[in-house]
Amino acid sequence: MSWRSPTSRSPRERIKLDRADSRRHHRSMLLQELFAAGPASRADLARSSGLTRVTVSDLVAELLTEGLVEELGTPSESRVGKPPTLVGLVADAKHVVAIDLSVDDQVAGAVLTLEGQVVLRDAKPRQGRTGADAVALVSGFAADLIARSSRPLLGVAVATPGVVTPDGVVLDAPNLGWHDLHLADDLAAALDLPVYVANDANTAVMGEFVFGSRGEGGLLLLRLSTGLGAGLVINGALLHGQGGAAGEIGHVQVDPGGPLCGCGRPGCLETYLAVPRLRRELAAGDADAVLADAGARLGQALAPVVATLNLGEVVLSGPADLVEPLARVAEQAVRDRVMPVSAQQFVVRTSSLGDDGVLAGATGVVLAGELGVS
Amino acid sequence: MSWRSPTSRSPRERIKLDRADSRRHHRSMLLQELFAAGPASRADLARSSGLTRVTVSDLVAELLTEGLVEELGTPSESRVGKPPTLVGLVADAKHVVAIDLSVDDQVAGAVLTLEGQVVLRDAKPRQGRTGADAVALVSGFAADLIARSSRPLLGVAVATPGVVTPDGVVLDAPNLGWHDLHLADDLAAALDLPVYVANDANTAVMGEFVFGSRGEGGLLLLRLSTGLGAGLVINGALLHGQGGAAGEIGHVQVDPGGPLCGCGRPGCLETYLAVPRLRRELAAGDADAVLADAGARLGQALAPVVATLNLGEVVLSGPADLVEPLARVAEQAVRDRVMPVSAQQFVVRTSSLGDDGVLAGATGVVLAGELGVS
DNA sequence: CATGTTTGTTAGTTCAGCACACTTACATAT
DNA sequence: ATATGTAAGTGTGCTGAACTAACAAACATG
Repeated sequence: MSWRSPTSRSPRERIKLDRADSRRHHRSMLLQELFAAGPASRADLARSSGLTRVTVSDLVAELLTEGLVEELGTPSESRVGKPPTLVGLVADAKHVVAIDLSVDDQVAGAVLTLEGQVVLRDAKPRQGRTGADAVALVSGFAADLIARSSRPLLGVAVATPGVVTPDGVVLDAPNLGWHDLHLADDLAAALDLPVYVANDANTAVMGEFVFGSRGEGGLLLLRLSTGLGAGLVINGALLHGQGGAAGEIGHVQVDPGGPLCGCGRPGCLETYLAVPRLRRELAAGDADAVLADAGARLGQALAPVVATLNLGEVVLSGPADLVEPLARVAEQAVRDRVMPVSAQQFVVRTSSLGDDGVLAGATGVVLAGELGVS
Repeated sequence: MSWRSPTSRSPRERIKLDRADSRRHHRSMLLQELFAAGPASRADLARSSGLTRVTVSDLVAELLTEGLVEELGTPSESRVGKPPTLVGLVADAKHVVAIDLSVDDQVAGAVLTLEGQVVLRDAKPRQGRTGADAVALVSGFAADLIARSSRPLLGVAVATPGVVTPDGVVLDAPNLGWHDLHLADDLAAALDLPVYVANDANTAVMGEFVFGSRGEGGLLLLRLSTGLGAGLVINGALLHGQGGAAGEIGHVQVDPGGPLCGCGRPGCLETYLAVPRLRRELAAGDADAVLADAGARLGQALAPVVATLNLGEVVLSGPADLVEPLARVAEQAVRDRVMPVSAQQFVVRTSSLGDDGVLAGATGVVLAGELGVS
């Protein structure tokens, strides 16, 4: 059973458009507008979308019967002509179940509204389970959350470490002992709901994009935890890359003479920025120097990416006491290493979503896939 | 007059679809199929596109009257059932005028077929002209090529150095004295044809993509000449970046202690890879060492990009005696600096289109914009 | 020769969105 | 108070693209 809806297809895939696609697309436009700009009248929607009022009315009627939007009465300010009726998204018309497998030996999850607010949260110890056992654990945990949700569900999203293809096949996730696992399909069959599976850094960047800054000029999110991973949104879409391994920036060599990394090669970026290591060094030595060095290494690795993509924004996600100074140092390091035209509008900042970034991002993935909202 | 046709819009722009868009899209699908896979019967096209035979027949009839495709009779091999009638693209049904401003103090141009074959070639000295004079020169040169073309024209494409926005505004091209110049619009008004303007590296990578390897996992083309520029195709679309400055990799610092660059900062990648400099060093010293050093620096700059994007292919374009050894060295340097999952299917190779890459690429830009073929 | 298969066409249907005309509901001018 | 203008939202019938159904043409095979 494939739950992948047409709106979630890769933008460049050449696929025929049937009549329904047109309607779905226009529906998405309206939802997107309401999502991004808040409540609006039908006439407003007609103006912003370019559709006629008739068509908008028709689509809004459809959304009303589904409960996705509601009428909010007329605005207080009074102008000439018939006063409009505002319609707005119903944030908890539907819920989303999001599961985060990026936390050590744990299955964390939550039920969230369409706006990414956590309604209900839970976690279970994984106790070292891997392979099929881990799948069963995740599946059971998801079923439990589904059962405890008070609203109809839009879908389920799983954020996992490792390399994941766009259609939810986990190619490789050593921690969980998963290889070539069709996790999205398997869970969809078990749960009878649309299921999306994506890399944890990818869901995090999706969260930042959907619920945070929108990053029109491209958005790269770096997750600092045990390891180092990145997610990338370009032109409003997640970048997956050749083999689904986009964002694997942790083991880029930034110093051939650097300390040996767990991967067997010396001087990986991760040896400078993994949280455990940073904590050790901070405890041992001069904090400013340690952070300056780590930030400089980060800038060194980011500079070619920023220049080549003319990237607008890098977001750091991780412990606040670390990422805040790192963001400042890294931004300067990048600026020093690229030409002004590349640096002009470039910023490095910390995540605006905090710890729930991954869960919110998973919600964003479902929203994008099911409603075309992003 | 805006000639920008809907098919050339940014993939993520939220725009209503009217009925005609659907038809244009399906038309593009058929053209794309014929372009990529060669002649086919209507029934074949129906199978590959998912459209019905009826719809395909209708679209093919339209393309036949426009002269874009022709019937090629029945194939010789004989199977059961009514023999099909093959239809194929007519490569010189229409011509494209392409102009290359990346050559020193010169305006080079050509008339090409839809398959990127040069029909007619010409060049004029620029004699230091800049600003409006240069625009007039380009416009006149284009008009001349248009007049000398023997077929109806699909459009005009201009490849220029500098920073260019997706809609053909030259933000900054110091060599030509252009700043915030609406070149595409101005030329379109003067020539009464669709006009596309893009950075020379961008057109080159488009050529490699359309007429070369397709680079499904992402394609980065590096042009080695006086300077160093790159163009990037991701998910089948040109990447423009935040401010249209994507690909500006030449002035990324790869060695803070390196030689001073013309841009004022030390150790830019360009100081190692600009052709004039390479030639000097090769004449002066040990050729192998010089190339090894340059290749290593290139690898150093590319590694973070390759890892972050999980890029599949880097193409080097420039003097064959330089880029061939450089490609080998750089590929190895990248492999040494990224983890296996990123390096697995990664290759660095030299351009398959040679000197006409920029012109062919310009043709590809017009094809993509006007016919949706790419 | 009869049969099955594949191609391409004709005829009629479906459906999304549109233009147009209309009603409703308000502000403002007389 | 009445008339006028303006904007919102809704029926009605039309258009155009793609669909289904049915069929004729042209071939291979038993």
